[in-house]
Formats: sequence, structure tokens, C-alpha cells
Amino acid sequence: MPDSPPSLDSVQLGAYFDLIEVTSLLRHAVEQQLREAGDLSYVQFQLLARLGDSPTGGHRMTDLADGVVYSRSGLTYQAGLLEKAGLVVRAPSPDDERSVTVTITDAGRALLAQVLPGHVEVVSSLLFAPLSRDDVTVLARLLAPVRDHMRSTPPRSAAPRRRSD
Amino acid sequence: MPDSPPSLDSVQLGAYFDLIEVTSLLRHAVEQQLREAGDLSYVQFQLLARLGDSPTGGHRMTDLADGVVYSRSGLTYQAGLLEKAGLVVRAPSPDDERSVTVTITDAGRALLAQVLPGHVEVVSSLLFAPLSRDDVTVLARLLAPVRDHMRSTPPRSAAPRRRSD
DNA sequence: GTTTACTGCTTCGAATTCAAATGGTGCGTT
DNA sequence: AACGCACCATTTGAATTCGAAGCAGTAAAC
Repeated sequence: MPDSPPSLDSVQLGAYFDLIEVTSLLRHAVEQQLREAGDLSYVQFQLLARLGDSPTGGHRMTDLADGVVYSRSGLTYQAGLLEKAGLVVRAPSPDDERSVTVTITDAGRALLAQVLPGHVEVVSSLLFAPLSRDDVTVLARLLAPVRDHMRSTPPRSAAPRRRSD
Repeated sequence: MPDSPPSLDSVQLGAYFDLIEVTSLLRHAVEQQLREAGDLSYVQFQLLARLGDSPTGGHRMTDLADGVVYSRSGLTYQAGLLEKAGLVVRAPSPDDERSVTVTITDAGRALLAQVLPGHVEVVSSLLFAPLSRDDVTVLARLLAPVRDHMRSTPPRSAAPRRRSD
């Protein structure tokens, strides 16, 4: 017989559905704000934010793509747009000739600073408004192990297919 | 002075980022499983699941779109695909001539039953594996008020634009 | 040192998404 | 009853997305 019929109890099911719905709604709201405030898509904002966080202001393409959970070809496309807009610069990496290092420009930092307050405002008022300070702490403690677990779980396709394929 | 400079403390920021990352990773994994198990996109699965839950097996287009947080035109497209695949049927609503009622077919229910176990398996092993039973209960209790708050918060565009526009 | 396998990025084509514009239908007002 | 306004769904066109294929550069094996 197959390994224990997988099932989710009603609490799990509700948590799962709510998780999906909450992030969908949040993403829509944020997307709209970013479009209005700086003509940025959510992905573009994520990329700029990640670059802005980096001490050097730069990242390799692949690491950047992994960081925002995005396809490599998609990143190439977005990097092209951002570069055309003068928000980032692409240059061959010093140590490895294959890889490209993307670096945020001053204009990129400026735009980031321009849209950030509104972004924070949306997240605050939509996601954190109904939560107390303690609630947020608890939520963070719940999410961290899930994040680590997911990061360390190879995306199915990467799992070595032993036999029968 | 402007309303209190909005900002997120480090705990909030971490929770927000983890939330985005966790759902992105989860979505990718689920998407892949659904594609393999039944050649369904995530949206299509959500639509079928919602229809399958309905007592009548049917929903109006708009309600369906709102339920899965999706654009109306996008839903028209997906409903067309699902109908072509014989998984749903579209018919004019009995009471309101303008609206269309989408109803799941037996084939749709069958496919849903076919992909569901794998879907549950992915969600279980990826999202719930690192969480105890109590953790999930706490998570559910945190998400519910956020969900309700977001549902009752009109999507910016619907908010009446007072001045300066 | 050459061959072979692997990594990193880009290009290409197909599929999906959304916003804006279109065509009907219901509903309240005049 | 005709009008105006709001709502429902679809069509259309542009933009974005991904996977597969292609093109380097790098590392490993022999």
C-alpha cells in the first residue's frame, strides 16, 4: 500500500489557504503602489532592494535570481530593462569571466529611496496593522524554520532521480 | 509634518521577507507538481478547487476571480482553457442575464481528485513539515485577522481619490 | 595538454498576464 | 418609457514569464 494517505486537517488547510490569499492580496497592493510611485514592477523592486542591501551594491546574476526566486532568463530580461533605465549596470565579473555582476547605480538608489516609504506604508497598513508587536515576533519565529527548510529542500527537479526515469 | 515616517523594525522586515520567500518557493514547488500530475497551472487548480468546494459546483465569473485574486480578463482566458479541456462548463446565470456561471464537470472533479494527493503531499512536506501541530494553530490564528483585514480594505484604486490627481 | 563535463548567461518561442476598450444587461431617475 | 449609470464578461494588444536551446568560459579527468 502507498505511504500513508497524505491529508491536511482543517486547521492546516485554513492556514494554507489564508497564506496564499494574504500574500496574493499583499502582492497586488504593493505592485500597484510601486507602479504609481516609481514605475517599477514587484520583481524590479525586489532586485533593486537586494542590490541596495549588498555592501558592494553588486551581485552575480544567478545569485540574484535565486535570491528573489526567479528564472534566469527572466532575470536577464529584467536586468536589461533596469539597465536601459539606468538603474543598474552590468559588467563581467572580475574573477569569473562567465558570470556577470549587476550593480545598482546612484539613480537606482535614488529611485529605491523614492518608492520605499510608500512601500513600507502599504506593508504596514495591510499586513501588520492587524498584528500586535508580539504577534509579529511569533510570526517571524514560525516562518524562519519554514524558510530554512524550503531553502535546503532541493526543487524536485534537482533531486537526483535514481531509477526508473 | 507628514504622518509619522513609516518604517518597519527588523522583526517586521524579516517576517515580511520570509513571508514572500516562503510563498514563492511553495508556489514554485506546487506549480511543478500540478504540471506533472495533471498538466494544470496553479491558477487552474485554484479555480477547480474552489468550484469543487461549492455545494452547487458553480460560481459566477466575478466571484470566482475575486476568490482567487485574479484579473477578470485572465479568468476569461483560463475559463476558456478549462472549458476546452472539458473540466468546466460555462452557462448564462439563471437570475442575472449579464453574468456567467462556471460549473465543474465530472471530468474536472476527477482530475482534481487525481492531482490532490500529490498537492497535499507537497504542501505537507514543504510548508508543514517544520511546524508542530501547535505552531500551525498559532499560524492560523495570526493569518485569519490579516486575511479579514485585507479583504475589507478596498484595493487602493477603489478608494475615492480626494484631491490632487 | 587535450578531451569532457559543468556552470553562467543570453536568445528564442510559446504561454500567460493585465489594463483598456467593447458590447450587453440591470436598475434607478426623470 | 427613455435615459443615464453601474455592472458583467469578453476581446484586444502589450508586457512579462518560463523552459529549452545555444554560446561562451571553467574545471576535472585522463
